[in-house]
Amino acid sequence: MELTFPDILFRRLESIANLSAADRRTVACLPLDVRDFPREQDIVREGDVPSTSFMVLDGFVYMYKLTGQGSRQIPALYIPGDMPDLHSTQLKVMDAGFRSLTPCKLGFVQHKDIHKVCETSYAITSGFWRMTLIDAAIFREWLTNVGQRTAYSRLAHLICEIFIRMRSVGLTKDVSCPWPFTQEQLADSIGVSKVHINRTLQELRGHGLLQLDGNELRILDWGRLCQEGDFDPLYLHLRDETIVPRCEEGIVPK
Amino acid sequence: MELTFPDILFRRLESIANLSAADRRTVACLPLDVRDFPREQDIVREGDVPSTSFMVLDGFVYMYKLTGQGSRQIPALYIPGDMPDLHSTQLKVMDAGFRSLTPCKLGFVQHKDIHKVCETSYAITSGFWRMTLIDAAIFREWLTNVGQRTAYSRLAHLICEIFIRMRSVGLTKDVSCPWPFTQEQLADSIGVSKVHINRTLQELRGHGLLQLDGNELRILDWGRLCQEGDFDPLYLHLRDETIVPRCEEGIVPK
DNA sequence: CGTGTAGTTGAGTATGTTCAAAGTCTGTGG
DNA sequence: CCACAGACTTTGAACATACTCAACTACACG
Repeated sequence: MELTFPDILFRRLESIANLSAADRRTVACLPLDVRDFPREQDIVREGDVPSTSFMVLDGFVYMYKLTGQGSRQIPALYIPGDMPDLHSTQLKVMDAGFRSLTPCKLGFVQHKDIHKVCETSYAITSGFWRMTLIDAAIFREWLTNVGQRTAYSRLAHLICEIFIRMRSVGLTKDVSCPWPFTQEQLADSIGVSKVHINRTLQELRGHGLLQLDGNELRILDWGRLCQEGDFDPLYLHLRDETIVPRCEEGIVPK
Repeated sequence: MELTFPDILFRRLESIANLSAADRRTVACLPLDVRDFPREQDIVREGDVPSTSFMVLDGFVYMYKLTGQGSRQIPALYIPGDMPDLHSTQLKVMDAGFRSLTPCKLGFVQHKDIHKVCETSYAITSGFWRMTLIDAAIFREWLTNVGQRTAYSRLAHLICEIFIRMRSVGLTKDVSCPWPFTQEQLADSIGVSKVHINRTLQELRGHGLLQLDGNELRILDWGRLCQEGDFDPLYLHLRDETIVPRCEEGIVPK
């Protein structure tokens, strides 16, 4: 939580691309407009044509899409270090909106500055491109999750992903991590009703796989959680092998 | 169906980016290895680390992901002009596989050639990047489709998307387009059983929305199909306004 | 004409939804 | 410090949507 710009962006870009010293200097000079948002506030709306993109410096953000029937899908959750709407540098009109999930600190960058930086270095472009492609890989996996697995398995899978991603940016302590999500947000993420999320979470707790104390998640049986969720972190494309705990039974992430 | 390289790629890139004459020349010089595939053959498998990407010159292709329980999700369908695994230029390990849906003709390009071209022109890079981002936008929409809509609505939505995309590359004739999909492939695309797809298709036909004669789809009521499918083509990010028929009741695409 | 693939049908069942109400927690103002 | 409001979570019961299994039909291809 202590990381600030530009280190948070370095860390992310370097986990997926090789930057030269000059590239690092270029990125560090990106003009950043830092703003605080309260909980549950719109950052960008569907239909907007933004001229900036933002990175999450602190707190959590989610993407959402509304259907004509008034229901809501959350296709992605974002944690510090992520750039949720980086794709808007290339696609003009937003086909989804973004909201703050918790109070959060966001760093806004002008699209024109991003384009300028990208024109100077293909390595940097590559890094940004990859960030958007990892997002796409997560969409694919979520689609598979929602399309093919039971609610119980889906939820286990989501929890595994969140834990691993939190871990990759240093937000976990031992087998615990922040858990800022309401049951309704989880429901909209995996496409079930909030009543059913409640019962499914009770099952996971009842089976001794995890514990939820207020705003903290505690993993009690990582092996079985991965197994129940059919979770394989390949799709997250994390470069550093040490960042990914193996999912065999009994191996607790450290 | 008559388009060949490099025109098919020009048409696609120029529908999403502005290329200079020099850029066009650069793209036209990309060395292409054209190969024919029979129906239902693996092109790239999950876990592979390919050194090429391919574009669809003729025929249809699908992406698939298998779960540990043996079920299959199809997260994307590809038509001529698409570059299904373009993202593999940036992400090394495949987290999904690709198969030919029909007999098809594919053009393979070396990753190193793509990188070389991208290093010379940010406009070209932009075009490729956008292609992958439109794929990502479609994943988001499919996720919303599977997560939030009924089987009936989902299927209507999928049919609308396929028709519009076919139309954008000139594969439609009046209100008809090719329909090479088996019911099982459709089932795996929208996350329902093949038995249920069968019944849902019967409903759509019974309500007079469409007709399926062998390998051809015929739209009978575009307005209601869009309405039932809650379909808005915004997420396809088609640049040319004329390419998108409006979805108001009664307006038949031409 | 036989074989295999894809599409169709029926019946019983499971998973997850909806609706309504009660319980819990937290922050705020008196 | 207590009372209250609002958001979130939990519970029960009836219901709906979609699944599974198994058999049967239609069609294309050799």
